Amino acid sequence: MSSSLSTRYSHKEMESRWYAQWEAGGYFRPASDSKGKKSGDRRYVIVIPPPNVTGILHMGHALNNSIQDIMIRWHRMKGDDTLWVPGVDHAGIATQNVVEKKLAKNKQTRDHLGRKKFLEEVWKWKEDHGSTITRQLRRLGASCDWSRERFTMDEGLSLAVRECFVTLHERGLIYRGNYIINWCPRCQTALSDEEAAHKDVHGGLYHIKYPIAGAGKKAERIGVDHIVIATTRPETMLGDVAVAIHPGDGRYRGLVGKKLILPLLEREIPIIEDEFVDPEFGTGMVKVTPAHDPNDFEMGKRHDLPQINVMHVDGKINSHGGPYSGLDRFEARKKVVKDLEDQGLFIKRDTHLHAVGHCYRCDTIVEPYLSKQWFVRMKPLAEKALAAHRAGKTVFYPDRWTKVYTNWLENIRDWCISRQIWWGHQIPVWYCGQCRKGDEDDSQKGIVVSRETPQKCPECGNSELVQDPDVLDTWFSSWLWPFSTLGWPEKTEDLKHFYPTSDLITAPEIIFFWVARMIMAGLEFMQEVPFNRIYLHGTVRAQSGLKMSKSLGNAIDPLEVIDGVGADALRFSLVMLSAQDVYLSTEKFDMGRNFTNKIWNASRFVLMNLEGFKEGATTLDVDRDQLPISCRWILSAYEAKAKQADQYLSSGFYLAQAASELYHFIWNDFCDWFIELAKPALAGEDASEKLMAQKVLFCVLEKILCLLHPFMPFVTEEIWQKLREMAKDGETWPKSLMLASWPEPTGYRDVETERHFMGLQDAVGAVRDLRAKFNIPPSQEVSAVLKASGAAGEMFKVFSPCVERLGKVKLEIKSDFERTKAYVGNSFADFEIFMSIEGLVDADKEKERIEKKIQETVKWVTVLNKKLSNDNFVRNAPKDVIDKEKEKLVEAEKILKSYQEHLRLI
RNA sequence: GGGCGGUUAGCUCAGUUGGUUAGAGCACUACCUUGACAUGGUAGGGGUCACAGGUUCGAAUCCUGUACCGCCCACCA
Repeated sequence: MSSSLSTRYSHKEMESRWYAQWEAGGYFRPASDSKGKKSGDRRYVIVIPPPNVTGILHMGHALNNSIQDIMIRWHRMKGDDTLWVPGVDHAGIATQNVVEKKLAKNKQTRDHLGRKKFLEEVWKWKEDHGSTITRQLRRLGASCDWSRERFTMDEGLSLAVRECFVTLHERGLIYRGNYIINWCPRCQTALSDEEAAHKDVHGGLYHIKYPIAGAGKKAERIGVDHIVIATTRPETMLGDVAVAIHPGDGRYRGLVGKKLILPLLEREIPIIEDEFVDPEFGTGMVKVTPAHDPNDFEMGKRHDLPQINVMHVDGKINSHGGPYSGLDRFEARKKVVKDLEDQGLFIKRDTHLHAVGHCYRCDTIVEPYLSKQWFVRMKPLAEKALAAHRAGKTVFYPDRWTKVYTNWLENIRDWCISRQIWWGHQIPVWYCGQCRKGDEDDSQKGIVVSRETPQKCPECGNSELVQDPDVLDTWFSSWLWPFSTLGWPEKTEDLKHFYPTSDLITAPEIIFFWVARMIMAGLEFMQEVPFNRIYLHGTVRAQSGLKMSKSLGNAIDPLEVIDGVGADALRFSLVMLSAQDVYLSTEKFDMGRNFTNKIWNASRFVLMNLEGFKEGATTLDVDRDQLPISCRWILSAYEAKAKQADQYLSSGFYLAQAASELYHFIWNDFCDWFIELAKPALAGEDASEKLMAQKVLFCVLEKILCLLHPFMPFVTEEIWQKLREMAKDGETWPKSLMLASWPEPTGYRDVETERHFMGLQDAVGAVRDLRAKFNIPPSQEVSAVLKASGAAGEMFKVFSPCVERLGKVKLEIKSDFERTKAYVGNSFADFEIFMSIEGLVDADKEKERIEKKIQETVKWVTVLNKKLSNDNFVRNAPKDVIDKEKEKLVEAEKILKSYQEHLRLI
């Protein structure tokens, strides 16, 4: 292998090569695993938010997994016992839809095949396509422990689901009953409240006359022969069993107890009173349809009204709908309205904006539908989660999500967990054909809830047992994920060592679906929260502001981006943008691409200049005082930025800020300034000067690669390996940068040098500025006078070669110099620089500004002095507050002095 | 109806505890085909930090209110 880098950065081959080597080396597995014992006090464990098995990697995944991989790689380098468990969920409804669609191409349906055959088809599909997304995660560079990969339909996880269901049932937290649930007529299954996404729809508010029964004399007495109700779903009137008014509504006094004739079906229904009715809305009269509206359902129970279900599972009207039977719900709506019109009972249709539930898988409008389903009683679970929150066990980043989370828990409703599909965990409940008279039987008799498949009915001994055909909500397996993936309900070593995990990193969209439920399950089954910190990163959106999705056609495929600019560029760009929601367009990846290229070329330069260099070491063995200012400065700047980046990562998921810190250090400090300043030494005659520059370049580059590795694993590994070959002690280095140690503080921080260097930068900038302003070609050497006295003067005597080189200028340093009209110049805090060309410098404006600032600062100093000489304050304030005030005073005086100095120079 | 977030350069956005001249990337202008890099370099133009009040010696930053945009939650038919 050559120790130099090719002129162009090509990522493709490199990415697959390194990924394969890392995985083969077993570097993704936790350290405790390979040593055969559970070790290390410091663990870092995360579980992947399981992507949908039907899914392909989209930008949301790319961002989420980039962040996770950064955290994992960072902790691994810090020496933590690190575990990242990958896996996918079976996505019951989505997967079944995909397979059904495939069957439909061959004119087949699942009913033709039968349950067993159909499930075989799904498993076959899973074998063929189910690993797409995990393959794609590998391309992103995700360093998951693939040997622990899990699938929610695995044997172990299925066992966990059964254990969970049966245990909850034993604890009285699972029940079955007839309730209004969200029903998707297209998927033909029940949905949970979270799966019915409310969207605002401009619908109609239809006003309909209901005639009062036996009009005639009664009508005369009341003065009306009909009442008017308003509804958004006229077709549901077929299931009306009453009309309700508010008890205090004076307008309808005397009507209560009267009967109405339900139009179209000519059924007699009563007028009732109920507190629920809002007299202000519509006409103040509500039709009551207990089988098709959750409020009406409750009202029906209060008044002991019948429930008339008028719809089939596919959304078509059933035989209760009389003449409308067989029509789809929306066709029925049209026909109902038309018939009412014909009978003179239709008054008007107002447009009305209201929220309508849509199936989150197929976007069909869901129907509130009465059916028999299994539910989890959530309140007791939520209370435990709230208690854990009060105990400070769940911390959200950013903090604002805490309230969203607790609000939801405080208003939690029971969770409908049964789904009328086939792909999923079949409910572990069996019904005895002997003891029960069929599904209408509401007794508990002959219902067997069991971990093991029962052979016979425990009550009558009959073997005629039929398992509940429904399966469980996919989230009913996902909510066990943090411990089911570690082996639960078995008491495994993994579970003992790795639970609870450290962080959960996910998108805010699934805070209710998944995050909250995992916490509840963790507390219920493990008696401990599943993770301590929860980081909810931004949502990836298209430039338009809409959520990126394939169906909207506004998605950017991360795989295409990886093909084009590489996984490193993709990761870095995404993370740089992730301080809030990420609005993407393809150009945004240029930043990452350009940066990768910059690193590549800077490294190429360093390596070229290190030919034959066999001195490299991870620690600098040069006495700091012997180093030239540029070296002292870059080492110090490195120290400052590394510390800052580390703090950003440690203190609460400030990944974007950490990335930005590194970006600017590398590009501006290392490349633009340090490399430029190192060039003369590298090209010069002085061997020891050259060696020093080489050592510093080598050392800083090596550390940069370490810091950057979590963000851009591939390029950094490639370059680092070259350094490893070059280093004298290279054999003692780890085999991969992945296993290298996160850099410790070097102790090279030198604030004074940094300050001096800023002066140097200002001087060079000033010369370049004057050059540009007066159109002096870069090739032309110019001369300038640098006026500085005291410490600054001494300083510039040392720096002048640097300034002269970078500014292409011949400097004359003077402690005293009067500028005449023949000179132009730039002024700084402790020096001025002049060139003998006519021009302009606007001193008046600057003077005014500084004078104002001085006034302010003088006041500030006065205030602080007053405060600190106030006995009361000094006696009573806490010590750290006083210290802080004192520090402020020092700072204020410093600032004031620098202003005054500046003013004097103007 | 409730809650949350945003409003900073032409565009996309940083700006953690109030403090020296509000930053970056892209775009723009001028110059530079300098042996790491044109996916580059140097310099420059461009901002009353949405608006109105308030607190402070000092506010993009803290408080109050307004406007507009976005998101989430919600059983008024």
